[in-house]
Amino acid sequence: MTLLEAYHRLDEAWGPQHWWPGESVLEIMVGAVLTQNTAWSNVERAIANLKAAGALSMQALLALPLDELAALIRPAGYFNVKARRLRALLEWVSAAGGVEALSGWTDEKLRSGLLGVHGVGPETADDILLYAFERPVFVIDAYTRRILGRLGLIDPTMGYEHLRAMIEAELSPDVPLFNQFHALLVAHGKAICRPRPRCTVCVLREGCPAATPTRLPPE
DNA sequence: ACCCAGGGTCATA
DNA sequence: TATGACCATGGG
Repeated sequence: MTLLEAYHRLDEAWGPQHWWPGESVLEIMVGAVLTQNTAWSNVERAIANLKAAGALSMQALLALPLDELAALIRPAGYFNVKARRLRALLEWVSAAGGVEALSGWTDEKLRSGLLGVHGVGPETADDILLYAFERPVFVIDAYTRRILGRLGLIDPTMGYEHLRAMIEAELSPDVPLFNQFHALLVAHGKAICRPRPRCTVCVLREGCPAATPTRLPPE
């Protein structure tokens, strides 16, 4: 099976996913930070708190004291860390001239700029690039590694950039496709057995790839 | 009473 | 460069 065949099967099975869950560029960026190593259901509560407090805007978020911001995003976990990361991200956006200005940046400049922000790593940057700014980058997350790795389509131990380059080279740079593919992998990613212990079928079936490491190897 | 989730940073060796 | 500790809540 090729990557493209895998995509079409998932697409036919589950149809359009309408990702990212979030209405504005700002909300997508906030969600990308809040969902770091965190279940989305917890992120939803945090975002609901921000909305209820009228804090989901550039100005409000930047004006909010760090401890108050942390209190609002508390359900998302790591709230002290994430409050600082959100602050750093919004200050960077603001210094760059806002979302409007960033929209005019090249893919490369935008990506390296995001990666320079404290608390924004490759996956968070690519979430923002693909879903907020509609740039053709393929997001590599735990689900992508686990599922495509078990299919034998990729080597899940490869570093982030190398893996992304391989997948992007195999697929055409197609924003709607990258969007829908990653959405399908994540939205239905829990519907497979866990890496450890492996499910009964994996144990019985010869050729079922061994457990996929949850922890990513460095570049 | 565990295990895990749509990561990233920092300190060690 | 490669591991490990740490961050923290909520659901299964």
